[in-house]
Amino acid sequence: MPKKVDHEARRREIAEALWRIASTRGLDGAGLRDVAAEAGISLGRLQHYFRTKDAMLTFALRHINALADRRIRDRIEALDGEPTPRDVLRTCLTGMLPLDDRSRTGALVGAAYFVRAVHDADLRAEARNGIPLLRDFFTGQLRRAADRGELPPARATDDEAMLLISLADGLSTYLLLEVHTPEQALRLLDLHLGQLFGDTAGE
Amino acid sequence: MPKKVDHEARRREIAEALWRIASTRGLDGAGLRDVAAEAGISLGRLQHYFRTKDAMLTFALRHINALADRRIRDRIEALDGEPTPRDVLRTCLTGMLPLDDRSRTGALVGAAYFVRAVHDADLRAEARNGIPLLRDFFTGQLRRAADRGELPPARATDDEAMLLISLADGLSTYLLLEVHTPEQALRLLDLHLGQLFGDTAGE
DNA sequence: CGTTATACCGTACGAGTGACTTGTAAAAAC
DNA sequence: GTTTTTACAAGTCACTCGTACGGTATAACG
Repeated sequence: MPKKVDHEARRREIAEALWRIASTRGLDGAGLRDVAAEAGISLGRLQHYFRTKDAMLTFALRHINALADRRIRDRIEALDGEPTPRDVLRTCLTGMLPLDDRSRTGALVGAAYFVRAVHDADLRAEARNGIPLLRDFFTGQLRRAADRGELPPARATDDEAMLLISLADGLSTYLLLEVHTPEQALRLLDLHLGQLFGDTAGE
Repeated sequence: MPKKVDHEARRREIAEALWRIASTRGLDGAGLRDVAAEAGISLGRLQHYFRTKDAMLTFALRHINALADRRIRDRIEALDGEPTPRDVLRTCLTGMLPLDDRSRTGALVGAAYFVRAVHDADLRAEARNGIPLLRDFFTGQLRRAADRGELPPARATDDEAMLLISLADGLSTYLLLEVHTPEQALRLLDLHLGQLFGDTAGE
């Protein structure tokens, strides 16, 4: 038989081609032939690695989520010294926003999946899985801030954490629609963080 | 010729059939034949009222936006006596959320158009048009609240208004994905409003 | 060696797509 | 009463879609 091939790597290449198309033409504008052409391979070859279109979509979604997760973790670990909880939260939130081309592509693909998830229970369950974990992480950071006296203890709640996440999502939407510029989005985010942490005028 | 027909009314009927499909199967799952069947008419008749699919989509979007606008205005006018600016804002914001079946359908259709708008400059411009007007209305209410001493004057800004709108959008997203229950979404909204208006514990 | 599993390619199928054309009946306009 | 315009129905067009299948070259394996 021919050389053994790294299936996972091939699948990743195909997934990246899918993202490139989905971020410009939308998920429904991404036919198997388009993806194959974008990846520079034949339709037959694509089908060899993904027996069905749904398998390709599922793989691509999971993969892009994993990449975003990794990207944000890296940014947090790149913070110098001992970052304050507020620094960690801000890094995480800004990492969730489509501020550069890479994360914009991710957000566009995410938006395409979002609409699909609204009508697909399986996809919706998958999209919903990560949220509680993220919320718990946020809540933990809020509690750490409260312990350090940087936040009123009454503010270290799950609700405040979900508020942050919901806000980030809304900001992402308007960034994609170009209602906000990146600068505006960051200003709004910092405005809310300032209110949460009880900044006074001279901060 | 046959009886003169109210074209606008026919178009509205077709648009409503489109919504019913789009809210369950998504916009891309709504072929002309599906919409015609849902509306109980022939494909030829549908095409008599909408020469192209795009014309139908555009009409349906504008119509649903107009309905949502009217719905929110009605709710505000239904407030008893002299509503406070905070009441007006809360009514407006809750009116933007998909909390019941009617508004959920609207939000689902809106979400379908959102993904399309991300890749379509014309649609994006149309979606973007309403935002500044809404923001100005919000800012006006904030200023009115500040004049009445119900809000720190420094908070009566365009940014605070956009923050409210962005949050409502994020809450809508998670309502559609069933990450939030309606109760949770309202609680989060009130939490933010409370922070904005400087509530203390005993409110 | 030969066998066989693997990695592809090319093509074709059946279903569905939006757009368009033709046909027909009815009522308004003259 | 004839003409003309409107309101539809039905069929057709070229095209795209996901999927399936037959064929072939290759190299690992017994």
